[in-house]
Amino acid sequence: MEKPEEYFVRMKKLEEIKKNGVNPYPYSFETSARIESIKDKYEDFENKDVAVAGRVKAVRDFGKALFVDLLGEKNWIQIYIKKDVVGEDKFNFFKKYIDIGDIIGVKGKVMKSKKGEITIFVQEFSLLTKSLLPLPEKYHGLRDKEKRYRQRYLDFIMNEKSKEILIKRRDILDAIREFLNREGFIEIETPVLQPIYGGATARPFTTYANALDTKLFLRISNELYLKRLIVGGFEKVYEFSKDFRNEGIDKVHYPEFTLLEGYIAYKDYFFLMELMERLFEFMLDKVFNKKEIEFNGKRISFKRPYKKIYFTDALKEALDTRISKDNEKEIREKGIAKGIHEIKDLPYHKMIDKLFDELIAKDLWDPTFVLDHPVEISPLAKLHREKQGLTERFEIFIAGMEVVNAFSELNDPIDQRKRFEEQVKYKKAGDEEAHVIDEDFLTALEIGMPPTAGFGIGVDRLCMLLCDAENIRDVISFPQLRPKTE
RNA sequence: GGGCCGUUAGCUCAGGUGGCAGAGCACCGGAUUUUUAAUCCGGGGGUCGGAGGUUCAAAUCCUCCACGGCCCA
Repeated sequence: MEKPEEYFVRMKKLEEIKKNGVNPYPYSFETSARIESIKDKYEDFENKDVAVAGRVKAVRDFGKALFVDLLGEKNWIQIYIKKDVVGEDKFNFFKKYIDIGDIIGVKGKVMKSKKGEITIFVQEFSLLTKSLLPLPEKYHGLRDKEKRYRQRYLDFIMNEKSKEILIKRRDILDAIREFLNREGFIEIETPVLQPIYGGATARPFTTYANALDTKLFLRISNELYLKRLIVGGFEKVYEFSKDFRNEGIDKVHYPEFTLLEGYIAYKDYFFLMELMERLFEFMLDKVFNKKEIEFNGKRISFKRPYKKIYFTDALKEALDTRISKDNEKEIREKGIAKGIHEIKDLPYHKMIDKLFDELIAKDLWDPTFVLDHPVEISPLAKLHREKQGLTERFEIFIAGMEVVNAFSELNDPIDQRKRFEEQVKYKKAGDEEAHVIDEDFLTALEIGMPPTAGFGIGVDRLCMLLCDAENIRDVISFPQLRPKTE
């Protein structure tokens, strides 16, 4: 990229700073307080000397005095530099060489200005890092979405909310960990690179391991590994799994995302429904101290118990026809009549999934359990103990987004093999997302997996909801965009 | 994949029907010792996303391409 005019102005300043014997990139600076603490607890700091560091955000020049806004991690503070306090040489150095964007350290007394602004009255300051490029404009900031994602560091400097979201994401993850750890779960990391991908329906990314001379896949899910842990005798395990699915990007999909999965031996999906409600309650209380949040200008209530609806019943009602594979033709006709044209060429299992999404899931706002999905779309879930053709599975939808997917885990190795074989048929029929057979996983089930309940939580989507972020990229630190050729 | 919209100074944006490329902030020079989008005076800064076409003349009209946004499938 071509350098702006200001870059050369600042380069010249940099040379002169060095000539003056000042290192524009020193090694450290001893701070005694954080900018946000001084702002939050002014009483504790009033009239006390502090040393703080931060980035120069704005300068108001009064000739023999300067007001400077200094940006810390979560907040900024005003500093006041007077010529007769810091001395003529230092004062002139600041005026001549310090630019907006530079990082400086200051020492001085915390007071309030005449206008009541919390201010550090500077005794001395030093340059900590010279910035060579201009920052975006102070009032409007950086608005261009493309630029915000391409140069996320600028976004973080200019837009407080962008930084806040990542901090909140940490808080959310911390709360979830605390809850699960208290419940007796063990966090275990499983392979990201897998010889056979599985545990979800998706197209994988592929790579190659030179040392093993083997083609490997980036995981689309960690499910089958966590279940191997249960086979191995662990009773409560979870993992925050970075999963990779080679598919499209939109507001709620991103190819690299985080799914929390957890498995509990000797439990079924009834236990999980209650666990999920308790988990959300704990997290909301811990992070926000409330039971409701605002998303997209509308309230979401997490009041327990959540509403329950049944997958096939809801779909049957919406389409006014029986939901069963032998009624495929009529389902398709009624779906198309409802305006869902894209199901025209979809196989049965994809069709009912799509129909449910479009006709029902879209409008689920407050957390809602969707229960007992057809076996065709649930290849890893245990058959329902009472309802034929269905599984013991639930999803939780919030604000139209699927946030949780959970089930009583299929542990019958013979049934599991049958389900895999069905998937292979889908694959042969052209479904690139269908499962492949994982023989080692089947062997594990043959050794024996206890009755187990398992859940997955879409962490990115959860963060979107709780941070009121409208695009999944806002909860990801460095989202990819297509490379730009210049 | 389809439709619509956008891309102009470092940033945020103006530039009806084609006729010398603009503003605010930022930057440079000057004034200013309690301002907070500080203020006042003066100045520099552009391959108008890229390529081609129409025209005496294109930021503006046409075609293609790139990147992005929104909606739909």
